[in-house]
Amino acid sequence: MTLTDVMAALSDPLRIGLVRLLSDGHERGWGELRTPVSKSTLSHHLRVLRAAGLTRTRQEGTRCYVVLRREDLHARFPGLLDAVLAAADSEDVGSQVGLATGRPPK
Amino acid sequence: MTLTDVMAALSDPLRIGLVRLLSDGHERGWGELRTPVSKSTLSHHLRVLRAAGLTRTRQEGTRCYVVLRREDLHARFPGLLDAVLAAADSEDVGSQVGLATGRPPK
DNA sequence: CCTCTTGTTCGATGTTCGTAGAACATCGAA
DNA sequence: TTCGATGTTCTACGAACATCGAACAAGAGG
Repeated sequence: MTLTDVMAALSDPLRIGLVRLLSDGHERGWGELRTPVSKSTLSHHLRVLRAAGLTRTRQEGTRCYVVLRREDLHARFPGLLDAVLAAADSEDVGSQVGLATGRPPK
Repeated sequence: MTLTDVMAALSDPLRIGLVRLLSDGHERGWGELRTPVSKSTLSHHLRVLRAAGLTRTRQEGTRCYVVLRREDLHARFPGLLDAVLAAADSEDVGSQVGLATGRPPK
């Protein structure tokens, strides 16, 4: 978990959007994530976030759940995540990423 | 001056080293900068920093001087630069970049 | 068993990045 | 004017990245 890896992981709008979505600390299933990219690309971006130490992924059966590592980040790089999130909010970076609305299909 | 550009500019150890060097607010001549890369590569990195809005470059005769835009950055992305600098200090990122020691040759 | 869902992995492709060398422009000094 | 120092720009190349589709693996539910 190095600074340059974290900065590189946060230099992509889609990944910033994912982090913004997870910034409330809730664990999210991958099926809830609505992005304009294919599932293989989404898998890649989530791998980058995990490799950089920004998220933790838990597998349950065939489903995967992801959560932001807020505490670990704050301990390692105090204030960094908050500053990035505030900046991302003011610029509305990553708004292309959304949550599934309503109940899951079926 | 967008967030993703700033983050991308700060995802390279050498550029972080340059920013750390300039973090005292002093204006530096390019000749003072000691890096392990060729001058064309250094010119490229300084161009990236300038394009991202992190620095301002002033030309005087054949010499160029560069300065960090602390105030502008703080106004646009409050706390971001300080958090990155603190993290870079704790990890000693970009220590390969230094200042010319002693008097200029001749 | 078969099928559907969910992710991962594997090419393949086009783009961007980091790097260096060579050529060029500009200025100051001899 | 000639030389040297200083940057910029052009070109090139390998590495890394973002993207997709296809193939694959593992459970869940018939």
